[in-house]
Amino acid sequence: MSKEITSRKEDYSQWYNDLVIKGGLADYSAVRGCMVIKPFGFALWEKMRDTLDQMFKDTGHENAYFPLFIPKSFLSREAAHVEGFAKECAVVTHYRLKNDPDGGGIIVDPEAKLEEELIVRPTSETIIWNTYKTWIQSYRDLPLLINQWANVVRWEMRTRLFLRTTEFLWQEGHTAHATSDEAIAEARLMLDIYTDFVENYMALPVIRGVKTASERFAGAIDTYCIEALMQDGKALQAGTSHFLGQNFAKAFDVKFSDRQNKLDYVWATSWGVSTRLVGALVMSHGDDDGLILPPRIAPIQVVIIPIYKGDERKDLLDKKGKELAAELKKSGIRVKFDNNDNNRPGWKFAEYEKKGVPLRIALGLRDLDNNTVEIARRDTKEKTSFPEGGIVLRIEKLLLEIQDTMFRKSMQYRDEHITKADSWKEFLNLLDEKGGFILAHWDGTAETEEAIKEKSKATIRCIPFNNPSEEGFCIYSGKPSAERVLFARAY
RNA sequence: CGGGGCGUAGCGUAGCCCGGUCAUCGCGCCUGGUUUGGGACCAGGAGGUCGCAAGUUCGAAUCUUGCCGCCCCGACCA
Repeated sequence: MSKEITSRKEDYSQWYNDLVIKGGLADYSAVRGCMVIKPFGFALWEKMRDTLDQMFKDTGHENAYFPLFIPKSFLSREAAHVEGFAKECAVVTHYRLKNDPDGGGIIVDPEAKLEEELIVRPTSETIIWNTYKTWIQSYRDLPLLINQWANVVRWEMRTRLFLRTTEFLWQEGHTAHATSDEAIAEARLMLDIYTDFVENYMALPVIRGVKTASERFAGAIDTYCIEALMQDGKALQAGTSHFLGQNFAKAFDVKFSDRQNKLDYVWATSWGVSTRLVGALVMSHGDDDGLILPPRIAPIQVVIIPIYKGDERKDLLDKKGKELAAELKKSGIRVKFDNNDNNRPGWKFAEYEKKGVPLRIALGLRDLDNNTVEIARRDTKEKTSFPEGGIVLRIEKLLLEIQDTMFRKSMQYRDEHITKADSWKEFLNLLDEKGGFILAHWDGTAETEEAIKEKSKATIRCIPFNNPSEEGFCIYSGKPSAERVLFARAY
């Protein structure tokens, strides 16, 4: 059945690629490092986008759109920021092509060189703060709560479908506040929203915390994050939220008058999640037969497949199927009735399993006789026959149950893969043999963090919120430490 | 940019070592029919600059050189 999909055990990376490609989420494109998101994959992203968008709006944010291009000079206004992004920027230098006078097709017109080069945005802080300068004068203009849905480009050395592509889709929120506390509260609020979304919609438990200085966003005072665990024991950053202090306000001279008519720089946050979430979803829930999508964001929650013999009562089956689909749809369930005659039922079963559709209803002649339907769960592979009456309630209940089961399963896996390590040797053994998150003491220095990364490939994913104090000694340097931090090898 | 693998029909592949009816097979696709409770079967059919370019040769998918592209692992990163 899974003949097309490489098993996780055999080759985890290939398994991931197989799920993305063969599950119909995306394709490789003619452009290196860039992918085509196919309709099914985009439907999934749209589900995520629409859900998050509503959450942003419910907390007072508005959408806007800023330019794709950023004048080169803007990027260097904030020192840490340019330092962080300069290495991966695509640059527009010319604005015109012309026919090659030597007959070699079309060439860049050397006459059409831009006076100032434009950067294709790797993120939009600079262009946005340059704009905010003109939008903000008084405390009455604050807080300014803006989000944009956009594409960004980061020229990565090595790309992976959804997880890291040269161009990707995301949302970036950029807010301005009158006080530091308010900005921090905003950054924390957005992390709460991400947590809510990833855990309750994507069924993926996350660990929340703050990044160390070296893992911080370029230009931030603090970076908060949610970290998820994939099935191969590697961590994946699922979302980040930054408290930017007054760094960008100072760089772009954004001041406001407070109630006392005192002039001060505004306080900022930014926060984002990307199409990388699709990759997280694939990697954390999928199995060797394909994708497994959580009902709350599955583009198709229920597929109905008719099974007939010859033309016997085919019309009746068709009618029943359509009625059932309509009934489910009326209750807000995303349903597809697949009566396409080109493929046989067995083929469809396998196909929708590969695509991760949470529930499948098979409707055959036996069911017509008995007034039943057969329902199969994607997550547990259970097949059960149910009486036709009350089927909508049954489906609704099952969808909730699948959502819950998927979250619990991921949670259990995650919890089983948080391990304490008290020595360097133990730390390395755990990384190689078990994987997952490792809680260990660290002396708090960037040098040690770097050395650990160098020698073990593991990074500090975060210092978890509400982290218990615990006296101990750094697993690498042996120096005293007041708390454990969360390590993992990561995507 | 380093290490490994690989480019032959839409996809997956055989052939390459030892040049010469070798362009093979499966899936998919098209037509017709039989089928349909776990990836159906039969019959017929379409589809190829063998990644690109030079070179060696009477003759190159096959040998030589150069280039291009892709995948995996690593360095950079969400």
